[in-house]
Amino acid sequence: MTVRTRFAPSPTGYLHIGGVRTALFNWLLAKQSGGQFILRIDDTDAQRNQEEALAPILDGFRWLGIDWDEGPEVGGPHEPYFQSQRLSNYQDAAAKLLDAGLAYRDYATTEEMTAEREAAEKAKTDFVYSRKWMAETDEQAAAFEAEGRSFVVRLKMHREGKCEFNDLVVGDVSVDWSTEADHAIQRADGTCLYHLANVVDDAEFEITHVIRGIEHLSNTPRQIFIAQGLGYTLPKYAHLPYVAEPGSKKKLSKRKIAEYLNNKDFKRLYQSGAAIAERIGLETDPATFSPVLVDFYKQIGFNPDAVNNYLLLLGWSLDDKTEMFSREEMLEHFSLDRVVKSAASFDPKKLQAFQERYMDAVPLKQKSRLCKKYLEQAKVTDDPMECDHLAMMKSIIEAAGDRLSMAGDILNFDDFFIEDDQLSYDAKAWQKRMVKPEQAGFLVGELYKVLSVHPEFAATELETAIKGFCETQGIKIGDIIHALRVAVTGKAAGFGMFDTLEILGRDRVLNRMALALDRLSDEQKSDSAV
RNA sequence: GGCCCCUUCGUCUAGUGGUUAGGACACCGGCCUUUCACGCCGGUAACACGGGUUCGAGUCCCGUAGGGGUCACCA
Repeated sequence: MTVRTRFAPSPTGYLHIGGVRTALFNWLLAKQSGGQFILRIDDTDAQRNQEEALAPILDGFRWLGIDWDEGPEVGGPHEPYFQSQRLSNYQDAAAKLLDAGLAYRDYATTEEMTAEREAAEKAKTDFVYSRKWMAETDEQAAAFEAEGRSFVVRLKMHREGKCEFNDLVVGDVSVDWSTEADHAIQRADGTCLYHLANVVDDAEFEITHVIRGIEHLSNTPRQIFIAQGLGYTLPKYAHLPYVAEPGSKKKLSKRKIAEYLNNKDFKRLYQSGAAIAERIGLETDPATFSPVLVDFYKQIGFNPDAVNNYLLLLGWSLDDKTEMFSREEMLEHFSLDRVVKSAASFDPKKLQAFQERYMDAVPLKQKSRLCKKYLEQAKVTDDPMECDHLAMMKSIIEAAGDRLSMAGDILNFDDFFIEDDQLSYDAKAWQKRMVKPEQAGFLVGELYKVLSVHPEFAATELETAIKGFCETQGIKIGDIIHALRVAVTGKAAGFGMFDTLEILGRDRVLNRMALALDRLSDEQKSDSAV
């Protein structure tokens, strides 16, 4: 039997990290055995959906390498894959259930229904609909219609016995049919609701395994009821625990970003991402740009495999030590029976740790390609980047090593690209390294003389030269290097000083040293004037 | 509230009756070092609680507590 799984997003505009994990598990189960993964668009609730809201979701999946065998854009033998275009299928199914006496026309108004529900709640009992406005014959229907009522179609659920099924993650599940309400499957306007559409599509698409969030576990009995009523063979079910908020066990929700921002680690991730996004001109409103949404990672230069690997381990494990999984290894080892039963909190730090490991393994060429885009979009360089900038960027990437944990981090090294006289100095660093040490100005001045006549402007030679300089001055290397770094980069920290000098080149180094010295003496003059 | 589910270091997890309860991220300390990182070495840290069953319980049973999910003419 070919395994066929599906993921069914509503076009809401954003791809949620928890949803991606569900999709990934579906994808893995299908692909590991040569099956198919299908993307179906749940847009039956026409009002709340817009067409353009689908694009970001599809882009997100493509970025992650979660490809679909059937669905939007690729089509397939069961077209269409949009629920909004499959209405007649659902209506046929509703009619069939009506004919079979497994559903009925219900003429209750919303108010009447709510009143019954509230009465049950007050009495602290299960809500069981009285079926007072149920019409099973045309005569009954006509009578209600004479009163000006309209109907919805409801499931005529069993009121005794149990619904029993096996869930591949949760285990055996048993639910009293009596606790299942008579759910509506068709609206007064003839359009159909989720449960019906879902079951009909799963059957028509020949889905063999329904893998979804555990919030759907309680929906399963009524869906089984529909499927059985329609004579379908039941798929296997697997309900995944949800992905929880950072630092809590509540379900992760994209609407509660403000709250998550109180979490230190979440906030830090958001801020580092937002800093990059701002520079490349993206909207950084946490409502649409946050670590809960995959687009966030895509925009700031995460490695999609790092995201997949992290998500794989959020609620699943192979053994007591394996953490790194290539695409092939995921496919080889994934199994539903090793899915954990409890909710797993989203941990921004661990995700970042995965990103660092993955980035470390990315070859220089590919890193260059990724970083280039950020410098261009932030207008740090021309777009497209000139050749000499490109060469410099490559040197920077090499020298930066793992200080580049995501591609967007290249913007931290923008000081190499800007004009010497445009360099800004970190106020604290300037104070601590240039102003405060009495010798700093003098030493930078002396070093200027040495460097201006130094023959070979390459890292190793510079190291020898500067160490020699320290000896003749009778100082430790730290006495000059910190001041030099601030003078030349404006920053307190960065990668190796000698690499920095080599990349900048003699002219720019000397120029920046001179500029810094001017600035220093200007400050001192105005100080003494006061 | 009804129904259902879950509970091992701060976090993700390993563990299927006998383990010094293992790993990873984070954290702390040290080494390395021109800064910041990396790396290396070391460390702190967990079986929610109470009863059983058993020679023996993180592992099985019952209860309690806590956490969570779900109860639409949403999906």
